[in-house]
Amino acid sequence: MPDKSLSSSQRAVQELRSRIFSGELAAGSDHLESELADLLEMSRTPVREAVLTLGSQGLLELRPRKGVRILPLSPEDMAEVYDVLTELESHAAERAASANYSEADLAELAQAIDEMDAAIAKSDLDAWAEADDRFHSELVRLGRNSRIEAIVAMMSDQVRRARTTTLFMRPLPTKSNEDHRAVYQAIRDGNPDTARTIHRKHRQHAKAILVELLGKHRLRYL
Amino acid sequence: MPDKSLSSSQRAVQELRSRIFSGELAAGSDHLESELADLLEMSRTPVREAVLTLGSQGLLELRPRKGVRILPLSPEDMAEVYDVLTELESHAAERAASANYSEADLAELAQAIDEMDAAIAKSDLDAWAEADDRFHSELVRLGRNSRIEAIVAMMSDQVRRARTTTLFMRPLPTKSNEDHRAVYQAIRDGNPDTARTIHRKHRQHAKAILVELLGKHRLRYL
DNA sequence: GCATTTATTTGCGTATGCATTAAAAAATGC
DNA sequence: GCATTTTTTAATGCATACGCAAATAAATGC
Repeated sequence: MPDKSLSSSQRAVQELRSRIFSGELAAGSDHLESELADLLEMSRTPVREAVLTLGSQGLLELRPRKGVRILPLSPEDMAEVYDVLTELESHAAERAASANYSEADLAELAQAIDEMDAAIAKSDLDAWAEADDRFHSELVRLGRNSRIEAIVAMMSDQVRRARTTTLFMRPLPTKSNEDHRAVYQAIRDGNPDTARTIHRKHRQHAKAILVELLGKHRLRYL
Repeated sequence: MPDKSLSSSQRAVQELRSRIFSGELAAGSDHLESELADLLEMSRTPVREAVLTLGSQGLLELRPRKGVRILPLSPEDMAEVYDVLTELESHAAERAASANYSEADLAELAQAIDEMDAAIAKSDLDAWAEADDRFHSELVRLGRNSRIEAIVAMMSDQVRRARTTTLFMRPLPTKSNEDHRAVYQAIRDGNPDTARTIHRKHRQHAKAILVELLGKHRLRYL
């Protein structure tokens, strides 16, 4: 049941986002404003605002007279997004390591790592993905740069749809957590350069894996 | 004379942007939607869309019932923006240096550098700033990552207003162009690590200068 | 006088209608 | 038949109207 306390245009943003992620609004599909308005049972005005917002976040594109297109992601797009994430998250890791956080401050980060271990032990990929998301967003939060937080959230959204597809195509990310622990330790021990370098390599590696996977499976768009 | 071929909401974005940069809409000031609609001689609808767009780009904030606030930038904000620029531009420099560009491809970059030299010789700060902008945006373009281009453009907008203020408070950036030339050469010679490292230091230095300047002059908001 | 309630104003969020104009369909010429 | 023009359709961009709720002012009680 939709929260009545939200404005229609806020609800429209939420609803459209989740329908994009679920695939109900498929990548590459076109939709008229009036069609979306009917779908969400509201007038065109709030959907139009929502569509502008989601457009500015790169999830869709407005093509006058042709409807809004849910943007598909090509392997090149994925590479772009991963590069942005790599640079900004590495910066966050570096900053986090300079911030003299206590272990209590880093509890959330540590917990996410433990949950990834647990998820891997149970071969629960969804749980792993969820914990991995939490690790990365917590890392960015600790970097204390609101603009980086916003950008990373935006880019993470863009890859989210793709990851649900690719996640099940690759081997269990067992080694991945070693990196996470190393980053955690570097932050805890106050080694900015180490935190930065390791996280950067971690992300670059993830990008390489993904790009290779997309190539091998001939996935042109997601 | 406003271009009649643009839609009203596009014109609204342009007009509001330029009035924000010119200071006509001052940082920290509040404006009702209807006030802006009157100012731009159009209805609230396109103004509202423009305001949503500019809001998502961080130039202003929507505060229901209080009007849209033109966002002031604190020294902390400046630091955030510079950190984003540092990371993403450095990445662009690295990528540009990996791309095997010919000298012809780099002509625009070289020209911007020469113009900065010329501007410094004439002590023409405005011309210098314009050429500096061109250098940085061309560098990013050569990095071939559309998302980075968009983000950098957005962040550059945010500091633009501040720079017009601070530009005249500091000594002529004579040494700055040495870095630019070094980055240029690293790109031309295909040395990604060098291009990245130098540009990174260059930006970090610029940030340090600016932050110090803001502190010295007790500028809390711009 | 001060606090609390009530009345009034007013800015925003949303719905709706309409003119514009791009795209699709139909009609015409060759 | 095919190309070109004309007609029709319909999606958008914008203006306008209106109800709601927040902010402010006024009124009431103490």
